[in-house]
Amino acid sequence: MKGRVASPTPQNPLEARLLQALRDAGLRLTVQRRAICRYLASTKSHPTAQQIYNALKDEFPSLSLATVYNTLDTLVRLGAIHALGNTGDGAIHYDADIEPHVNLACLQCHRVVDLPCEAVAELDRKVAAESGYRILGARLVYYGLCPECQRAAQQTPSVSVAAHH
Amino acid sequence: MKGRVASPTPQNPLEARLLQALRDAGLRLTVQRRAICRYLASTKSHPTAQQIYNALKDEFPSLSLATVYNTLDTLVRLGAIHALGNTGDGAIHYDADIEPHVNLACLQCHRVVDLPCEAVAELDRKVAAESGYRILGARLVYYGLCPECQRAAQQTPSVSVAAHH
DNA sequence: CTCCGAAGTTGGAATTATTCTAAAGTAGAA
DNA sequence: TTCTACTTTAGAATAATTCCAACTTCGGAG
Repeated sequence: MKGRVASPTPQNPLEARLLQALRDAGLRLTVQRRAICRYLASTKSHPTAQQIYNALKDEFPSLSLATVYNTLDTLVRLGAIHALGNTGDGAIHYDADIEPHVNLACLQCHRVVDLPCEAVAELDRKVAAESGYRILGARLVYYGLCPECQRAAQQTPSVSVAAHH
Repeated sequence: MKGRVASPTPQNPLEARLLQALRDAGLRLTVQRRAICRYLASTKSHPTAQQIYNALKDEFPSLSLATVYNTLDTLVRLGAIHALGNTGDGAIHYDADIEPHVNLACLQCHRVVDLPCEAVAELDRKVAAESGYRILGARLVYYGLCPECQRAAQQTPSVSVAAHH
């Protein structure tokens, strides 16, 4: 009766989807893969491999960065997560939310945020209609300067836009 | 009368736009920058810094890869070109075509085509308006099955969508 | 026309994200 | 339990990008 300890079964539907994708592909559900999926499903911060590693290494001291890279690569190949590409900080960010939506990446502070936008749905329809493709996913990333970084840039006018930094 | 040798003035309107962007920012139009702008305007291949360097080093033996990176960085910051982010080969690709368009990637045959679409322009506007970001680049990729591969898939229903490539 | 300071270029070193590799560990079927 | 293929791991290797300090070039002031 008290055996009901921290249930190993996933609550988060996003996490469940990732684990199912691995199962469907006939891959093993190791502790490491479970932990990485759980972390991916738990955050909206679009983490890099290094950030995932940092977040999990206390709980799993033996975890290797290579395993994080391997697992992320596997999930991307399965189409279960998206790689958002370089946001200016030289590292690839990952997003477990594969529903069509816009990602905004700031080239200055390197933060990535989601932008709900109903124009996306319309773009989806038009792309499908005009191309004849069967659309299975999308990755819509905009790069730019967030409002805060724009203000910061204006305060150092001599630096101009073409800074060497 | 015969002094009218190979005119140094740009013919390509795309090239002219890039050079004008540099002028407007009060930056110098050096030979290197002209050459890089000319090359960017001449191709639809979404080149990387290395590819640009390779294409120009015969004509300008003293050209440095660092200069290519500097110039690309400058043009991106000016909003004159777009950085397409990582496309899976670990290098950043650049696109002098900043007209709104999406890339369509087929998960089966791996071809990538451009699709001009006025719905993109609207998305651009809404994203800029709703986010307050200064947009400097975008990578809009749709994944799916091209019409040909859809037909082929119907004949071999077992082929999975999640390709290992 | 000449000189000066700022802007730009250069090559090589430094940095760092990602991939590779070989050895050791583990899940799960028989 | 045993076997085998799949995984993980640590560290070395790779390669794109940035940094740096010296040198060159441009354009304006005198």
